[in-house]
Amino acid sequence: MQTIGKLSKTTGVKVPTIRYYEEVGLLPEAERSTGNQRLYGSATTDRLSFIRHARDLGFTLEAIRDLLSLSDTPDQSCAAADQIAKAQLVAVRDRLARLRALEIELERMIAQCAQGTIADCRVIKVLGNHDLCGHEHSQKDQAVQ
Amino acid sequence: MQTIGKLSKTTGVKVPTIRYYEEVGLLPEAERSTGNQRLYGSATTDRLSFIRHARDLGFTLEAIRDLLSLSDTPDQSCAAADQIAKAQLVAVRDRLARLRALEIELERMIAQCAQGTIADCRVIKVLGNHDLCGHEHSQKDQAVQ
DNA sequence: CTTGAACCTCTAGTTGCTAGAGACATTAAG
DNA sequence: CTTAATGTCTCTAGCAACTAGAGGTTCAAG
Repeated sequence: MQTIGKLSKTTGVKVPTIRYYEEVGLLPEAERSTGNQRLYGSATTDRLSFIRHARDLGFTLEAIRDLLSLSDTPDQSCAAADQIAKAQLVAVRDRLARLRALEIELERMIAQCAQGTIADCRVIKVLGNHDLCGHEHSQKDQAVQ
Repeated sequence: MQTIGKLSKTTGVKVPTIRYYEEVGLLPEAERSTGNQRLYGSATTDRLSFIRHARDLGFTLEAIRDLLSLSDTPDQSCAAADQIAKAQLVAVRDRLARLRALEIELERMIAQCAQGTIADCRVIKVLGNHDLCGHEHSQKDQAVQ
C-alpha cells in the first residue's frame, strides 16, 4: 500500500491528475487510511502507467476507457472486445505510419544539418502527404481520434 | 485562392480551428477578399495538414511551432535546427516503440478472440512496461511531452 | 509533542479547441 | 436584378483534460 505521492513518483502522473482520474472513473475509488488519505496497491501502478502512456500517445480518455474495459471485463462478449480492439488497432497503425514518416524526415534533416545546410526542409510535406495515412480527413473521422 | 470552408474540407480541420490557429500564430494572417473573408493559397493546405497530423500524433502546439520553425526559417543556425530535430526525433522514436507494443498486443487479443476467449487481457501490462520507453517518468519529462 | 512535508477538498485558471448568436458576404435560382 | 440559402465574420461561452492555489488536516521524524 502506497500513498498518492509515491504513486505519483513511480508513474510520473501528477497528484491532482490522479485524483482527477478517480473523479472521472478511470481509476476505482481508492481505499482510505484512518486519516482519510488515499492508499493504493500495485495494480493501480500498472493501470495508471497504462493511462499515462496511452494519453501520451494521443488517445482520448474515452478511447482509454474502451481499452481498459478490455481488461476490466474479460468475460464480456468477445464480439464487443474484438470490435474495440480492431478499431483501436486501426488508429494505432495509422499513427505508426505517420510517425515513421516523421522519423525518417527528421533523420534526413539531422543528416543534412551535419553537412551545414537545412535549406530544403520538407518536414511539412511529410505529414501533409495523404498517401501515408489510411483515412479520409472528414469531420467524422476527426471526431473519432 | 480558396475560402476557409474549402480549406477546411480538404484538410479536415474545422473552420473555427483554422481561425484559432491563425489567432495563436501557427498560421500567418490570411489575405482577405474585398468583403473581408479569408483567402488561402495552396501552401496553407500543406501547413495545415501538417499541423493536423502532428496534433493527432500527440504533439503540443508548442512542439509544432518548433517543427514549423524548421521550415519557416531555413536560414537559421543549423545548430538550433539540429537541436529541435533531435529532440523531436527522440520523442518520435519513443512513441513508435510504445505504439508498436500496443499494436502487437491488440493483434494478439484479436487473434485470441477469434478463438473465443479474451480471458487474459494484457493490454495494461504492455504500456505499463518501463523498458519499452526510453525515458524516465519525471515531472519534468511529463511537462516536455 | 511539535513542526514540516504530504495529504485533503474545493475553486479557479490553462490549453486547445468547439458551438452558438447575430450580422455581413457570396452564389445560384427565379 | 432580387431574394433566399449558404457561407463567412467577430465575439462570447462552453468543454476536455488537466494544473495551480488556498485553506485546512494528517503523518512521521526528531
